[in-house]
Amino acid sequence: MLSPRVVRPQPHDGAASAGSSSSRRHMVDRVSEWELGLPSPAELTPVSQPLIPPALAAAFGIGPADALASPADAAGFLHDSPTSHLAPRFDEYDEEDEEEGEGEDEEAAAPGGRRGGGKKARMVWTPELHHRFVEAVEHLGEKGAVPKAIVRLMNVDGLTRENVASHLQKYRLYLKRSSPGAAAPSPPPPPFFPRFDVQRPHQGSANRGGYCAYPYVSYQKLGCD
DNA sequence: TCTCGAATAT
DNA sequence: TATATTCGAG
Repeated sequence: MLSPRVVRPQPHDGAASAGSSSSRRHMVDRVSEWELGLPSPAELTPVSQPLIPPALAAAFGIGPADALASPADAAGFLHDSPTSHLAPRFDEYDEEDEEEGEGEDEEAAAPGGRRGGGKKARMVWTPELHHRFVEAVEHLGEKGAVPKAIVRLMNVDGLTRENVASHLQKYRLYLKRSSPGAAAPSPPPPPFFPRFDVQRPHQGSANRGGYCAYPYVSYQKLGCD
């Protein structure tokens, strides 16, 4: 599933299939460029795995604090691997849920993100993951960007069609609000991730093939500007 | 039967 | 507000 296979766009009548041969070549170049950023199977982090970043764990005194040798290392957790930024995270179980007495709190999230027989663990769309999502949407085009295709193109372990469908719904609403054709002049919509700046990678960047996506306070310090 | 997308729930 | 779930339609 997670082999770095070449995912070609589906032949559909959308924008992606239209255009001249040069634009098609351009698109292929873009796809190739995009594919370079895809994780290898070994690099993917299953969503079933606890994903508290070392820096966060250290900050809250969880786990081995000596995992971080320096502030730079602390920041480095975000791009330790090209795909560490891609793994969906799940919020901690709500206390409210525990009150139901199903004894699920000791169960790890199942590979699909579903806790034993209960509700799905809540997935967190990190800016990096969202960025990957947006790229998939843009790549697939307006008509091709359906949950199933997006999931396949994103190629993120554990990410479900339902996850993507839900996120896509929100994303479309966001686009709708921010479209220039929107009725009546209105203040610009807030960024999709108000608390984060997400930057595309650039040549020579320290982060290997991934995206610089940090809480906006810190990313500039990390040379990702 | 599967998938989509909007509506609704949490 | 973000994400999950439901539900009707294609």
